[in-house]
Parts: sequence; structure tokens; C-alpha cells
Amino acid sequence: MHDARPEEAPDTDPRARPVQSRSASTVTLMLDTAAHLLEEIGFERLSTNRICAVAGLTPPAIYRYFPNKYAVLKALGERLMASQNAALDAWVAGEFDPDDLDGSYRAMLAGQLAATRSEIGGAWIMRALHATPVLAEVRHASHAQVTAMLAEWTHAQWPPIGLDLARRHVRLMVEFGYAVIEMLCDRADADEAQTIADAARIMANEHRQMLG
Amino acid sequence: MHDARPEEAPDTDPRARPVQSRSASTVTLMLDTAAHLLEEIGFERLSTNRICAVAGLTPPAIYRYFPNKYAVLKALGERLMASQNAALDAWVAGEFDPDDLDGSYRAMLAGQLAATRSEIGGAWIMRALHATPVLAEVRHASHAQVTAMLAEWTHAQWPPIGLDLARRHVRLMVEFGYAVIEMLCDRADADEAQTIADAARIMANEHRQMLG
DNA sequence: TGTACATCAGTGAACGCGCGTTCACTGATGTAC
DNA sequence: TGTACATCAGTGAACGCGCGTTCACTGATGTAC
Repeated sequence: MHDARPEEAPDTDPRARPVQSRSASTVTLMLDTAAHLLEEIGFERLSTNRICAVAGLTPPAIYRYFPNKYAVLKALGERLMASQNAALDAWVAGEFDPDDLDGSYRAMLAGQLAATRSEIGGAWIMRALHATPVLAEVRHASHAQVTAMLAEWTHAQWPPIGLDLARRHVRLMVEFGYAVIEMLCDRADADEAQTIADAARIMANEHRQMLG
Repeated sequence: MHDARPEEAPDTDPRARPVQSRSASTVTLMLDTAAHLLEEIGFERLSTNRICAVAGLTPPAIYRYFPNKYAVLKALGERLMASQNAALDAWVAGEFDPDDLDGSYRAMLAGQLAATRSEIGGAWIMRALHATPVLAEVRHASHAQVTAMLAEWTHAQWPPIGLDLARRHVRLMVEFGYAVIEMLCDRADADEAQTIADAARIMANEHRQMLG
């Protein structure tokens, strides 16, 4: 189960924070290029040399900001998750309507899908978030954070629901939600709105069940 | 959405079918070794040379049976999905009880989890099934097959439910089910039985909703 | 406002390594008579 | 049952390539006075 990886994980902390504005845009260029490449050639063929070549930079440039290529991937993953989480925060803060659970969950899923698609290479990043250890950590951390946030929010809104119970419900719905988003990014769907509506209905039903 | 990959996918059909029994066991050894390595060093560092070295074979041996390393991965993915599908067939044929939906879905999830865990490197194969194009195809094909099978079975059991409606419901539940299995393989879970029970309840509720 | 200087940003060239893959081969297995 | 031979299974050695990464460097930017 919780598999311990024998070879220690590579360090993925950024090396230097860009201080001039020109370097800030270089870092953005690197990430955008990496994301584009992810889309074009897939995760397996992504390499630091290619990122630099396509970005019009030389290989050492990337090592000024990232200690290795896993750090690039990690930054990419964090950028996507941050974008998704921002959309979720906005939903919780303003779009959620307790009197229209179905509609609320539809809006939530649509927002997550839009956030993912607006990120360059979003679909590929989501996929890579499963298969490579560094990104799996990013994914787990983000899921855990989202789950905690939603569970606390749920508990605050409906105090009779204990925090533990809320967490149990929320956790599965978070997993379900991401699976739906990934499915919609992955495969052409004849009727996307229908799929979102169905998924939202399931989430709303589960919400009602939790309310008792 | 449905991303067309510019570089054509490598051929992944097996090269030679083993005819002697010694070669059949060699192929099994290769797959088992690859699965073990997947678990030990992860998907990214897996290579044909390493598989052969660990298996006590020389590199060319692998190319007798697989045209390239993607074919090895594909075979691994197919082996896992076949094992999962077999467990699902058994469930449909014998374990499903319409009068105990919750219990039935619990049994289904437990069976899928056991099937995945009994396969060497099952958790890693499941993860890789997302991120690499060749395996994504295997995954999609298997999901489609499972969805079709379950939809037809549902329609046959409850004819008033049209095939299209059944498919819509089943598809999301298939996605949910795999997400739950992957989650349980990925992360230590304080109370696995509880998680399975919760997920089964959600599936049973959705089943009832479908019945009308 | 201009100059001197410290720091930041990115270059050019190269490294050693392990990768995927192939060649011509030897040894093992099975089959026909 | 034994031998001859065809086919199958795996070896030894090597290949060219692109990978991740580093070094010592030049040029660009910002800051102090």
C-alpha cells in the first residue's frame, strides 16, 4: 500500500528565485514550454534539453531555477492544482447555493473543468500527476488540502455534521470529482453537459444523504 | 480534449509468440520482473536493459517477444485489466444480489482491490495507465469494454431501463470505482473497510436512483 | 544625471552515462524416420 | 530407441543517440553616490 520508494526522492525545491523581471518571465517561459511539450510529445519524452531548445534557451538556463527536471514537473503540477483550488475557493465563497445542490455542483464541476483546460497542457499534467512519484506527492497534498478545506466548511455550515463524518463524505467526492474532470479532459464526450449534470446529481445526492 | 498525438504511436504488437514452454516462462519472467521494477524504481526509470539485467537475461532476449519497451508496458497493463475484468465477471455472474445492493457493491470493490493487489506492481501499473499514451489506450479500451458489459447486463436485468440510460449511469460508476481502487492502492487508509462501505453505499444509491 | 561597480541572467561547449536497439552467433529443444 | 536435422531460444558485444548536468565565461541589469 503506502509504498516506500527505496531510492530517495530527488530534491525539487527551486534553486534560485528570479529577482529581475526578465528572469521571472524566463521561468514562466520555461514552464509554458514544458507544458506545451507535454502536450505535443507526451510525458515520457519530455527532457530538460528539449524544453530549453524549444524555449530558445540553452540547457544551463533551466538549472539556475530548478535543481533538476522533476522540479520543473513539480512546479507545473503545483501551478495546475493552484488554479483548480482557486476556482474551488471562489465556488465555496460565492457560487454555492444550499437550495440548489444540483446546480451548485454543476457549477463546481464546470469551473474545475474550465480551470484545468485554461492551463496549458492541463490534461497531460493531470495524467502525469498519477504516474510519477514527485507529482503524486503534489497530487496527494493538494487533495488532502482540498478535502480538509471542504470538510471544515461543511462542518461550519451544518454543525450537526461532525468533522470526521464530513471528511469521510468529502474525501470520496473529491476523488470522484477529479476522476470526472480527468475523464472529460481525456476522452471526447458526445454530451459533456449531460455528463456534468449526471456527476453533479450524484454529488448532490451524496450531499443530501450526508445531511441525513 | 481528444488530443491527437503528432508522433505516431509505436507498434506494440508482440513480435514472436513463444512456442516452447521454456520461452513461455521467460516471457512471464520478463513481465514479472518489469512489474517488480515498476514497484521498486518507478515508472520513469524502467528500461529494457534493466528488466533484462534483473531477470538474468541479456538485452536482445526481450526483443524476441516485444518490439519495444512500450509493448512490455502494454502487456503489463492488459494483464492487470484482464485480472480485474475476470473478478468483475465473476461478480456479475454470481455475487451480485439485487436484494442487497450495498453488500453487493462492497463485494465488488473488495474483489477489484484484491485483484489489483494480487497482481505484482498492480498499484504502479494502475498509475502508469494514466500517464503514458500506450497504456492510456489500454485503459480506455478496458473501461469501454467494462462499461458496455455492465450496461448490457443492467438492461437485461431491468429491461425498462434503456441501454442508453444504463450506459450513462454505468460509465460514471466505472470511473468512480477505478478512482476508489486507485486511491486505496495509493494511500494508506486508516479504515479501508469504512471507505469501501462508503463508496459501495454511493454506488448502491446511484443504482436505486437509476431504477427510478 | 552620469559613472563605477556588484550582482543577476543566460551562454558555449562539453562530460559521462544509460538508453533502446541490432548483428551475427551458439546452444537447447523438439521432430521425423 | 537413436540419430539427423530444423527450428527455437537466448548470448556477447557493440552502436549511436539524447539524456541530465556542470564548468568557466560574457553580457545585461540595477544601485550607490
